[in-house]
Amino acid sequence: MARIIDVAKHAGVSVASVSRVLSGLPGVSEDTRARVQAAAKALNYRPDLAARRLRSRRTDTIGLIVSDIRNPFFTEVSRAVEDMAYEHGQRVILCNADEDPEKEAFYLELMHNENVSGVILSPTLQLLSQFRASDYTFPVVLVDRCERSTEADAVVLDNVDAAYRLTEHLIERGHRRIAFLYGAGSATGQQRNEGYSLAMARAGLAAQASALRPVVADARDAALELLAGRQPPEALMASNGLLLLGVAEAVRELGLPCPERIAVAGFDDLPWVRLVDPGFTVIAQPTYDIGHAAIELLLQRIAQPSQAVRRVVLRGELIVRGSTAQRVTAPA
Amino acid sequence: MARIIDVAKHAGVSVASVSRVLSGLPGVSEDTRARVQAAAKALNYRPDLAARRLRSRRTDTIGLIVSDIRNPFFTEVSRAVEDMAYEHGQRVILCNADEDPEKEAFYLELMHNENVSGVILSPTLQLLSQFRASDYTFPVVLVDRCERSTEADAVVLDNVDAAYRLTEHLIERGHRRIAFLYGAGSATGQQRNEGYSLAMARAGLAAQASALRPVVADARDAALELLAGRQPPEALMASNGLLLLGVAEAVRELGLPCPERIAVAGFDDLPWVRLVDPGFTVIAQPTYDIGHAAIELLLQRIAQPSQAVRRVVLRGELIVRGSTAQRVTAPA
DNA sequence: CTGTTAGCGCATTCAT
DNA sequence: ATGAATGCGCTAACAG
Repeated sequence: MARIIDVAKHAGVSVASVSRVLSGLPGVSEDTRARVQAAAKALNYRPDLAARRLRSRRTDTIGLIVSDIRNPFFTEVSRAVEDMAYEHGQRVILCNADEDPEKEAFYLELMHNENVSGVILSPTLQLLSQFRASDYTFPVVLVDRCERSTEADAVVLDNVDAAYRLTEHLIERGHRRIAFLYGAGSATGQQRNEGYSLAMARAGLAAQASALRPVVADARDAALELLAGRQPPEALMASNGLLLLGVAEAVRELGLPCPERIAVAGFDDLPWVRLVDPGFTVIAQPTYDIGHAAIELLLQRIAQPSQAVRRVVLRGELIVRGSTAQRVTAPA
Repeated sequence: MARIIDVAKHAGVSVASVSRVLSGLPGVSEDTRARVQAAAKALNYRPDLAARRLRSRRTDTIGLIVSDIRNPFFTEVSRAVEDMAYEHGQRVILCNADEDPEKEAFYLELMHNENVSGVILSPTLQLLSQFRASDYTFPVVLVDRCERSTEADAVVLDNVDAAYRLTEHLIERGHRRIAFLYGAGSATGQQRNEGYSLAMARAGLAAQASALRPVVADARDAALELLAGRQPPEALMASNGLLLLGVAEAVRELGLPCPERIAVAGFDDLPWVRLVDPGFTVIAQPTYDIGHAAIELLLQRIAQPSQAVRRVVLRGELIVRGSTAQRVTAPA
């Protein structure tokens, strides 16, 4: 393996000049630059990253800790982050905390040890409840999850608003007994519950919300139980794609016609939601924009560590499909 | 930040002893060991990874380059790899090549620069066609994609067999005109086409296979075209989850009753395939096992760089659902 | 504009 | 079992 000194000899210059050229620093003549590049190419030289990082005390690496990589939402976000990061000469370490605070702590520790330039994180509720960006040795930007009082840069959906609009849509379509199944494990779920409750209250309707683990099976069971009750809901609303999947399973199992007997709505415009029978009405999140905004925020924070905390709040898009058609009630 | 010399002073020993203790090397008295550990804890010492890597010439890092992170198959595989890797003291760099040979090359280059211990890779067809593990400076294990002659460790599904069994199942259920939509961009798709063709030939039926890009929209369009033909197929079979999604969209758009008018089958037991109306019959892949086997192979290869090339071939599981019910034909 | 040189923090000889 | 000393390959400070 060629080292920097070999390149220097080959080009007939000093190692300092080689370093300058390869780091794109100014203060090198065109001639030297060209010769160094030729020599580097001829020797197929690659700088040793470990040495460079040790010496420069920079890693040009950002960490991305998502809470569940199986969730297509995070998959999309991570694509945006990666794309942008590499464009800015940053590498990405992608980690999956799996909604597990222990794993999350492990990875944050790892980030510290790796001496990353910064981290983008979708925190568990436990972590978020006491989160302060200043507790970390590196800049942190939160995505998807953030409470109003959290002292950290963040990019989130306007969850309250989105859930409010979705609920409102169901109400407008004539549904009254609207049950909400939401993920209790995240700030996002709680905020969406707020929006739902608000809309129901404004309409003078009774809210019926179930806090669940963000697991398909739990949503399915909860939906089955609700639908088996004496006064089953006319509409089911889920706070994210996973729970929506569980709701869909339950409705299908019971063979209830949708939307005639049961309307369905949820979050996340996943590939399959327009596939199931009447097509599901959902709030679509601007996933790519979210990832984009997050890394933008992070890069700026890295450049300006002491700037004021900033928050980017994006709006969800209501996509209406057959599952929330106008309710037809027998005339009184 | 505490450095190794601080720990040494605090413990009243030399840096060499500290290094030995923290690397878990033998040749240290119990007493010293305890004092070093206490000192490290007291100072909240973390070894500088850049320095350690520079000096030791090891990174304890493995690279995982998947061809499409949005594909749930790879998401599952990556979970298995991560779990195992951390258990073995290896860190994982997860990269998404997006089925793009350029990105793939970029990441392989990155792996080289990062000096990883080894790489797990699902190669594009272009790369695979001329792939030799010996061309790389690090051990490589292929996952999901591999040709018979490829000189590299690999973990794959028995694609020919799986497709053969799936086709056979359709034939047994009375379907004759069975069209196959497969991803032309991967070895996997081609092998599944082999299995399909073989089964059709054995049954004396004419194969009708369409090579497609692994994109939902293309599968949808192809399926629409097939179904609009003068003699439309009685069954559609897709070579992976994405294409199956496209097929499902087409069938739904046309409002064709499934399985009466059109049977459907495919690969990958994704969450939604049992959700769509009659439930889709699929071949399920043992994704976690695949990831597990891959890293197992890699770790052994790292330990034994010159051992013979090995291949793990796993069997797919046929999961029968409503979409392939017995075909009812009018008596002749 | 260019070269010389001193470490970055650690693992690893080689003594003892 | 322990410590002193060396240098991994590079960047950055400084001198010229």
